[in-house]
Amino acid sequence: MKQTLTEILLQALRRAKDKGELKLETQPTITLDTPKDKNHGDLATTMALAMAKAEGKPPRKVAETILANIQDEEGIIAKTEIAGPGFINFFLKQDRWRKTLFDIDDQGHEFGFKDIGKGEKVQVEFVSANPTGPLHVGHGRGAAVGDALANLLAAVGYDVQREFYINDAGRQVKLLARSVYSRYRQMHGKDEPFPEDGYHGTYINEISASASTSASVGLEYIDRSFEESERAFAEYSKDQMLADIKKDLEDFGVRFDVWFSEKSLLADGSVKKSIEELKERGFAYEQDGALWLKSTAFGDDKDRVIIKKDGEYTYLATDIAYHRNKLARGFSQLVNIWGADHHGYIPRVQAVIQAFGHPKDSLHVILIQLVAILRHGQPVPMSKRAGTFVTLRDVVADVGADAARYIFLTRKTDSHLDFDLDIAKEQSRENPVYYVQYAHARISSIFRETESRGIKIPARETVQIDLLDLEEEQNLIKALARFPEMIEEAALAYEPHRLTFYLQDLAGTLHNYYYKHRVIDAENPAKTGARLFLMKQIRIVIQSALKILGVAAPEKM
RNA sequence: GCGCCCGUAGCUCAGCUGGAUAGAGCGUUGGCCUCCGAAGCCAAAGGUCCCGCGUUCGAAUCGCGGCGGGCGCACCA
Repeated sequence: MKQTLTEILLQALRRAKDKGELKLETQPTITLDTPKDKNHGDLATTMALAMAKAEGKPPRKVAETILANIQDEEGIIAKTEIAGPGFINFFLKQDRWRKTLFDIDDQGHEFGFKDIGKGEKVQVEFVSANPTGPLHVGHGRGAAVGDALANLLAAVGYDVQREFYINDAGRQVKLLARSVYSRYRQMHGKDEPFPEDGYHGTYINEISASASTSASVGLEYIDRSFEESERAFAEYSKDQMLADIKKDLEDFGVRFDVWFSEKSLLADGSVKKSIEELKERGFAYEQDGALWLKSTAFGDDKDRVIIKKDGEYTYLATDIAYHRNKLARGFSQLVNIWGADHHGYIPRVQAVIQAFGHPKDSLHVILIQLVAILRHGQPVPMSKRAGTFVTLRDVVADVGADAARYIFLTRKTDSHLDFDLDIAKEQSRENPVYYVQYAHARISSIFRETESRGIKIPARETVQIDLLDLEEEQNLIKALARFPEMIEEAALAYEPHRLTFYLQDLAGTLHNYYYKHRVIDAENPAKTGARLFLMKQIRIVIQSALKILGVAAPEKM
C-alpha cells in the first residue's frame, strides 16, 4: 500500500520536474507515515515541508504542485488534502484496504515475510554463558531476544544460524573443577579447603554427588591431588553444566544450530594461526615481553594484550581466532548479543574484525541491559560466585516460558528491566502475553462455535468483503496491512520488541471490535461470512507474529 | 577522571532515521455479561517528556553543557 503510493509520488515528482514546476536538484526521499490522528488520513507525507527550502517556495505551494501532478491510474486514492504548514494527507479507498485480506488468504503464514535478505547467511550468537553455573534471568533475556531476532531475520529472507560459544578453556572452568573437587573430597570425609573464589551454589554439591557415582570420576579421585584430578573434574563438571544449560534453553524454547567450543580453537591451532596472520597484517606487535593487538589503529582507547608476559593467552586471543573463524564461514552479517557489562569490549572485537580486512559494521553487537529481579518489591542481589541468583529455570517454572519470553521482549534491549517475580506470578492473568493470546483464543472460539453450527468460512472467491464497512473493521484491516512494514522495520533495526507492541495494538483493536459487534449473525450469512473471513486473516497474522517471538498461540486458555 | 546505556503519567515502560492534540499496561475512580470466551470492553482522572542552551518552519526525538541512576574502564574471563 505504502509502496504503491510511493511510486505514485515519485512519478508526480518526475512530471513536475519535466514541466519545470519543481527544480528537484537533489532527489528528495519520500517518507510516508501513518498519522496518529485518523482525521489526517491513512498515510501522510512531510516531503513538501522538507523540500520547501531547496525549492525556494512555501511548503504549501510545493504540496500543491506535487498534488497537481499526481496520476492515480489504479485509483487507490479517495481524497487528498494539504494541511497545516504543508502536510499532504492521503485518504485511500476502502476497497483497496480490504484487498489486504486476500493477500493474507493467498500467502497464509508467508504474509508479510519479504525477501530482503535474499538468502544471505547471517549469524546470531547469543547466550554463550560460561558453563560454570545455571543460566540466570539475564541469560534468559538474551535468549529471548536472540531467538526472536533470529526468527525475525529468517522471516525477511536471511539464512540464519544460531550459535552458542562455549567458554570451556579458561580459568573459570578450572575454578569450577576445583570447586567440585573440594566438595567431592569433603563429601567423602576428607579435610579439603574450599577455594577462595570458588562457586558456592548448591548445584556444585549436586555435581560432586553425581560425579561420585559416574563412570568417568567415580571414587577414584578421593585420595588424589587436584593436579591429578583436574582434567577429569573439569570435563565432567563442564559437561554436566552444559547439559543443564541445554535443557534450560530447550524448556525455554530455544535451540542452537551450533555449539562452538573455545577449546577447539586452541586444540586445532587456529589461535596460533590467527595471531600469525595478525602479525603478517601488521596489527600485532611485541612489547614488554607481551604480544599486543594494535587496536588503536581502529579507534580503541589503547592496544590490548593477546599473549601475556608469562606466555599465556588472554581471552582476546581465543576471541581473535573465534571471530576469524566466523568471518571465514561466509556470513554477510554477524550479530553478537552480549550483556551490557561487556560493552567496553566492543571496540576491541571490532578492531579484530577490521584487522582481518572486514568492514567494521560486518559485526553488530546488541547489548542487553541487565535484569534486576524484584521479590516482594525488593531487588534480589545476584552473584554467581556466592550462588545467589534467580535462575532462568526458576522463572520459567514460576511464570511459564511464554510469559517470561514475552516480558523480556516488551522492552527494547537498551532499557534496564525490572522483573518483579511477585507481579509476574500473582498477576499473571494481567500479563500482556495473555491479552494477546486471549485474542487468538477468542477467534479460535468463534470458529469452534461456527463449526458446531455448521457455518463455514467462505473462500476468497465467494466472500463479500465489501460488507466489511464498519469503522472497527477498517481499523482491523489497516492494522493487518501494517504488518509487513512492521516486520521489515523491526528486522532491519534488529528490534524484535516492536512485535510485542504491534501485537498488543492488534489484539486491542480486535477486543474492541468483538465487544461492539457480533461476528455471527444468523440472519445475515453473507455478513457473517465476510466477518469470519476477516477473523481468519487476523488469526493468521497473530500466529505469525507470536511464532517469531517464540510464544504459543493457544486455541483455548 | 574517561567511555557506553538510561531518565516520558503514581509504578513498569513504548514512542527517539525530527512532524499535527505525547501513548500502552498496571494502579485509582465509575460503568458494561438474557447474546460468538468479562483473561474482555467503555469512560474519567493522571504529564515542567530530568534541566538549560542551540539547530529548525517545527524538538520527547538532533547537537552541546549540566544533573541523577546503572554499567564498564586488567598482561580476569
